[in-house]
Amino acid sequence: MIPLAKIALVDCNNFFCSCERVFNPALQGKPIVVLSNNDGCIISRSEEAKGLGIPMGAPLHEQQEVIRKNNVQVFSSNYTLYGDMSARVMSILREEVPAIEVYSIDESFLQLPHNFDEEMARALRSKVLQWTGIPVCIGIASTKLLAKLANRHAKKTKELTGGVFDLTNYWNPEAILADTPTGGLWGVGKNLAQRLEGMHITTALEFKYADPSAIRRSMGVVGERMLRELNGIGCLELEEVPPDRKGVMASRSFGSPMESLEELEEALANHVARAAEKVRRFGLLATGMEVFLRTNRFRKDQPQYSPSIGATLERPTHATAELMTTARTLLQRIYRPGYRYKKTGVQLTNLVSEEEYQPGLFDLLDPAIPGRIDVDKIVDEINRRLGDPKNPVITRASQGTDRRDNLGKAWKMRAERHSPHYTTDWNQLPEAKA
DNA sequence: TCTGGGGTCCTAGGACCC
DNA sequence: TCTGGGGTCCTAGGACCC
Repeated sequence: MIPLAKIALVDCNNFFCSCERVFNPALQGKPIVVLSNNDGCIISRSEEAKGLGIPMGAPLHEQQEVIRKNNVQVFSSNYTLYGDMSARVMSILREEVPAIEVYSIDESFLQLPHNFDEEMARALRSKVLQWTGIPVCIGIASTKLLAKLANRHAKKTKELTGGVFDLTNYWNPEAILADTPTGGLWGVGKNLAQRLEGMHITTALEFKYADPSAIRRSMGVVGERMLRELNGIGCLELEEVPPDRKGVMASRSFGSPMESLEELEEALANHVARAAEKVRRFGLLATGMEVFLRTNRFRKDQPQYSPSIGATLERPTHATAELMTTARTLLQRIYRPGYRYKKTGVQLTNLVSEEEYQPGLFDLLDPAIPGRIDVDKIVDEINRRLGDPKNPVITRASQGTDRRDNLGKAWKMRAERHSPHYTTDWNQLPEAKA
């Protein structure tokens, strides 16, 4: 029998709190918490803080009493520090295994050699702790979903297992599944847990033996994939190279709500600048943009309005001023007076690489007429250059859409099908025959 | 009164094409 | 002129993750 692939999930314990402790060892054994960006929520808790009943994600103001009474140390988050610590941990892991996927700032999946056992995992754990000061837990299984589950068990039974648990080597793995509520599975949130409960599925074990077609009907492909992963059939690959970024977002909540368009514009300008800078840093160009507004969702007594709107940009860009023009237009379209806005943000979407971007159809757009593309003109021009009226490259442009990328796709498809002259570079299209 | 930010993937439904 | 099946592509919004 071919042994199943072994996958480990390494997860740093209370990562942000652990980082703070590395730089201030006096905090060992004391209750501490780390706050979100605006110091609004508690996003990391030490074991001692968890013991005090402080929940994950709790608003700080709700916990002030407990914090004061128990002398809990409170930290604003310091992402530079955490990023740096994360890199150190990951580089140690990378040296020990054939392949690694860094899944988040404090977690990574490892591809393990077949002979990798719990002893080796413990040694790895010690090494990370000794070299970086960060304690981790390691779960081992045959699929990513099960590795997550094994890690959860390792964490829960840290005292007993030493923070390492190998599901593939456990005498009764189904007992662990039976002990895991569906909500504890990776990918099952509140909503899906409820839906599963409606099907009388409350544990990972019940999920494992559920009817696949029923799962498919009620949870779609996501559910079916989880079902397979639970049965040891790997559906989720190890992604060593992170896929290209799809979008970049910048948003913030306001300390106090804003009502006027001018205030919102100012806030948005900030976000556009930050997002554009990030895009430049990645060496990318944005071809689309989304802008959104949110009222305070916690104020049920106030009217709610959370619009969002998207647009395709005139041309791919990462220039702040250019982006701001579009952002302002979009904001004006969704802005309604009379609401108390609590948050706004911008997302730059459909990013393309600066290097790979070849100006093509975009050059045919008339910048004097924002948002307008003369489809017929482009079609005629392409056909004219190819010079065969009986067999035009494009017989009809896709109607009812002004999406440039769509047009580009239509062009490409047809060109491939019909033309020996196919090229993605507009400038290389042959001139029309005399 | 105070309650984060930045992501990904999937689906439903509309518009359009052949 | 009417009708249907089989597609693609897009947007908005839901759900989830860390």
